[in-house]
Amino acid sequence: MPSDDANPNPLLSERIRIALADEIMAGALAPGQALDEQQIGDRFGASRTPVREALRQLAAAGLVEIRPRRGAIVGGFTAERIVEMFEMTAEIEALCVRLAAWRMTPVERSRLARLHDESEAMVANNDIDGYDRLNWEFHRTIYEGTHNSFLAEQAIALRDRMAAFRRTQLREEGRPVRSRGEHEKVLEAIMRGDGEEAARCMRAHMFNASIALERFTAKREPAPNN
Amino acid sequence: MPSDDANPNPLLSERIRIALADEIMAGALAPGQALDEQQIGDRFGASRTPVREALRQLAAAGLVEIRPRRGAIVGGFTAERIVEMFEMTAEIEALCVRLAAWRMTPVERSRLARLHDESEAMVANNDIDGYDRLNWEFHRTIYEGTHNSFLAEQAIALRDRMAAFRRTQLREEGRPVRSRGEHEKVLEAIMRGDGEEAARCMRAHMFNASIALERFTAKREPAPNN
DNA sequence: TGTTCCTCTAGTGTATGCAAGATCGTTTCT
DNA sequence: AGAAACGATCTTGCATACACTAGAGGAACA
Repeated sequence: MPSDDANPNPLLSERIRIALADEIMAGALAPGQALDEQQIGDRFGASRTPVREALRQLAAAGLVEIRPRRGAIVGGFTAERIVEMFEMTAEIEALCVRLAAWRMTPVERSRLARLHDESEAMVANNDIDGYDRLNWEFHRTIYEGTHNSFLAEQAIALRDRMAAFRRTQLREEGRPVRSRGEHEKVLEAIMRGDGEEAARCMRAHMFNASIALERFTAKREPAPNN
Repeated sequence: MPSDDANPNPLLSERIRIALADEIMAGALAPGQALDEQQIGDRFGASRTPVREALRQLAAAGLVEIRPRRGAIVGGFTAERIVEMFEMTAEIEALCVRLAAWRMTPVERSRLARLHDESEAMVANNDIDGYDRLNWEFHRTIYEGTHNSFLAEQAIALRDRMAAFRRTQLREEGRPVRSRGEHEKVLEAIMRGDGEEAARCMRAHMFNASIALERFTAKREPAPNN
């Protein structure tokens, strides 16, 4: 069947999964709304089979809820839940950095410092995407610094789920500068091997990011209807 | 919902998922081994469709790895990885209890104390399964005490993944008594609202459970051959 | 009029069939 | 003989067909 688009990923279920995830994140699908397999399949020109696979994946990621024999509904992505996700993310990040401050090798510490240095130019040029990329690398290096690959995987998965909010948050005026300043404090604590202090700084960092997101979205979208 | 055997769930895919999960946990399937859909389907008297669903679920839970168009293989469940999982579980439990100590309502605190009281009889009668059930309730009450439902869900999911190891751990001679003693210390710290101390006690509790598991499995299975 | 039971339908769970891609052995060329 | 190309075969990805259950809605009854 000749496709009408040039998607490099040949897996239909994957494409559906991504598309549905985007729509849910963007709020195009209201929480609690029923997701009919046939209907979604028609919308993507696919049969129910790949749709089902996509829905299972999304259920595992927490974006939809599946009740056996009763179909799937959009998961509750309310403002309250987003706050909860931010809190958990902050605590996981704090946990990672606490362990990392104790366990990172000199090579890893050096890499972290280098990443932080490189980010200075991005902030100066107001290159949001570039800083976002380095930001990601910074946190990822910390995850790996825990020397607990299971924990690192979980942290990465969690961060992926929050990716949409994270980038938004950086668009607030002056946020990248302050974000980098917070990174600096985290970095210093890591260099001193002070895990508890690093954790405190990281918690503050995530909290500030959360606040920035709230302010930014409140400005752009004054009344989120229910 | 924890997978108790008394569940007459008529969903074939679910039964297959549970069975495969058990086999992987028990080490009956070696890490890296290929999982042929047809073959598994034959083994359960099912077609490939429910097998596929089960494999997707397991992939989401991290038990198997799926390479597109190249099939599924058993995920790396090495001894090192189990240690990592225990560490993360311990930290998550510590995080939950820290928040719970600050946020639990009097009603919730009372319920927790009651659960702890009830467990005394189980320990006295050496009722492992009964204590395991109350143990689960105890921890679950703490999760909910965080008043962060997202965090609670993640903690429950993690605990489910470790369920097999957790019950094993309690079979060590005298472990239930000591486990209950550790709970008592956690409970006291919660009652005082001392989150940091509660977290420390919980970390120690989980660490001891991990050690108990290691000793128990080392005794029963001196040489895990492959 | 309110309740209970039944039927009917919409929609999920499973089986089967078909096509595309991956693996591996064979063949052919240098 | 070694390496690259080719093709047979096996497995996955997707489509379609059938089975079975949960709810909705109406009919029968108190």
